[in-house]
Amino acid sequence: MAAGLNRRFYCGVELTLEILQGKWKPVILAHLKEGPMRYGELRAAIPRLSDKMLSERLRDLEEQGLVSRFKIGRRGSPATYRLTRRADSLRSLLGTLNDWGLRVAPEVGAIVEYADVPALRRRRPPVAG
Amino acid sequence: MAAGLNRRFYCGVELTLEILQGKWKPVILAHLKEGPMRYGELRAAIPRLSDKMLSERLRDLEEQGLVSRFKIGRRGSPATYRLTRRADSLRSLLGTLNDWGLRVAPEVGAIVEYADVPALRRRRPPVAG
DNA sequence: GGTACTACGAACGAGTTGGTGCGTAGCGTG
DNA sequence: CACGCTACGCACCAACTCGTTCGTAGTACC
Repeated sequence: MAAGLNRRFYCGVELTLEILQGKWKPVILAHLKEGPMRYGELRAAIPRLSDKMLSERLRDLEEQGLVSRFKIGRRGSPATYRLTRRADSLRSLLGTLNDWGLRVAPEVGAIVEYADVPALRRRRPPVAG
Repeated sequence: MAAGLNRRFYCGVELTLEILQGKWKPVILAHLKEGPMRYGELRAAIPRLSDKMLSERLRDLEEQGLVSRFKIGRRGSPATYRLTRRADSLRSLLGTLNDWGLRVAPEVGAIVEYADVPALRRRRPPVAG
């Protein structure tokens, strides 16, 4: 997360915006705030986000140390993403961002409604489980 | 502020980000949160922000109903900007954005330091004042 | 009066995020 | 086994914010 930030900022908001830059990072983080998610779950939860943007932004967030990726197997097997400990400090902020959006939605005629996230395929549990 | 927002958003953060879109709007709002400011004061408080961007973003914010502009006289005379009543709901969010930035600054080697804002020229007070 | 300041606006280009379309190696399940 | 799914990546383009440069009508102050 430290890359290229060692300069002067004239208020805290400038720094925050630079770290959380872009359309999708805060949205991804906000969803992960609720718990670890599969790539496909994130995809379903954020319908307007393309595969390309999702994978790129996830990689950015990983490099920034805000998201960790857990994967069993190689290509084709699911990856799980979760907020890092480092990102814990963001939880309150993400909540506030969400709350404000929910609050102004009626004023601006917007509809905020979570997408259905289908239960994804899971590795068959052990028989003795 | 209602322009083009009457569609579905999949979480509150998406809506918030769309309203506060861009590099400079939240920064401008954060400064105005502390009290009304002259154009020139804003300019001095946010050194990396160019005239062009400042005037454009202020106009956007005005159109969105988040900032009001007060001006005596025409070109050349100072304009004062302040948050609207409508923007009051943003105060908490702006504070949180600032607080988080201040909090992570040491971790990322960033320096957050407010710019000096010089006392601007004021209309000479009435002699009897 | 003269000059620096004030608050913009026009014209143009840069840069980065975001979007579209397509493809792939491997997995997981019926 | 076959096929749909998974999680990406490549190539290319779009779009919009942002940045640079220059200029202006009028103000404010010395």
